[in-house]
Amino acid sequence: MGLVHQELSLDFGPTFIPKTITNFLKELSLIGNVSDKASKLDAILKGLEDEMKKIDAFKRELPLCMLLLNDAIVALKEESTQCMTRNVEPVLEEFIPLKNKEGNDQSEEDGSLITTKKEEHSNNNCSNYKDKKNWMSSVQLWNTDDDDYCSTDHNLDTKGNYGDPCKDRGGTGAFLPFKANAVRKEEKKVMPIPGLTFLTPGIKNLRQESGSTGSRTSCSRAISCSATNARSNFQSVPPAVLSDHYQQQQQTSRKQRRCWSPELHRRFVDALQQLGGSQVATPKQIRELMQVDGLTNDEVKSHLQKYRLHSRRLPVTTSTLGSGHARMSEDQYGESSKGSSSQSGSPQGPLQLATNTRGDSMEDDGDAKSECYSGKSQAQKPGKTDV
DNA sequence: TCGGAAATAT
DNA sequence: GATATTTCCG
Repeated sequence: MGLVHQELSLDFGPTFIPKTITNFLKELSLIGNVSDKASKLDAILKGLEDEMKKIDAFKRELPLCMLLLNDAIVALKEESTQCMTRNVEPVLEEFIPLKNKEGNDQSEEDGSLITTKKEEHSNNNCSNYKDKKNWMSSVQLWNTDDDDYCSTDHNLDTKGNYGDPCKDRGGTGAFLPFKANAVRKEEKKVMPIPGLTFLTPGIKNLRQESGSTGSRTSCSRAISCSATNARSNFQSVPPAVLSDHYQQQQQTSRKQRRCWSPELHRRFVDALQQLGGSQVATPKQIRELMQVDGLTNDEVKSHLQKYRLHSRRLPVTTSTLGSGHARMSEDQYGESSKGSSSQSGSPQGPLQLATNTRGDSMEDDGDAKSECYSGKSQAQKPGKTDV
């Protein structure tokens, strides 16, 4: 009790070793005396409730903590109630045949009646313990790498190699691994909190999901769409929890940005050339030609879109734009001058590699604008056409 | 599946 | 604020 209490306290020292509720219940099941059991339960309950009060001030920051605590409290209360109930149960029940007595320590003590009751208790606790175990696993929002992770998110990519982009052809750095791959993996595992429906895709998204798209999956979709549809799907959730989870989802649901490294872009351009130019090539074709593991149609499409955009908005008139960098017609991006990607000028297309203009340290670019190439700082900044 | 555009992130 | 990337929409 005091033990548990202490463990649940935030003031634990470095030697603190967490005792799970599972363990607690296990221990509890070994206690024969009902009142002992009840008092222990009460103690831990009190501890949990105290804890709840403590983090109450942080409930916005620690929504999951609140939920976990709450769940624990509810479960223990339940246990407590059962305990009490059993305590006043009619003798009648004590004669119910017991099975699975293994592991019960009802040996000692006296009176047959008491013993029987104990047996039943132990047994009951055993199943309760099991239940609690299940409960514990159900509230465990992390771990177990191998289970529910949305494998489809990977499988539907070209080679299912999503998680390990570095495998890609000899580590040429075709593209940079997602910095937050692992994080994403975990993010996706965040289980829906009972009662929250934010994972339910909106109708629109369902429509899309029903399509045979290979780039995104229902899982990631469901989560990602949650960001945008969350507001409408949160109706039945208490505002506080809602906003917390909404924020959390928003933070974690978005797809990791694809980093178009120079090498990756080069492949893109190569593919483009093989396909006859950006205006005729389709994302799927490009992606297939690029043969980059983990690259999705959407990513290619997006890149292509940008590429086209730049090509388009960089008409020949650009001579007036000075600096001659990236302000050129598509031809000059090497697209029409196939295979000449090593041309003197701007071999990389509208989206010039920074290497052309600032050495070759574009990939580092950890900070700022995320893009791995583009050298946009020096290159053109064509006013947005419209959009 | 695609193109275009809005939304969002950097 | 500009640009890159993701997401949505038709």
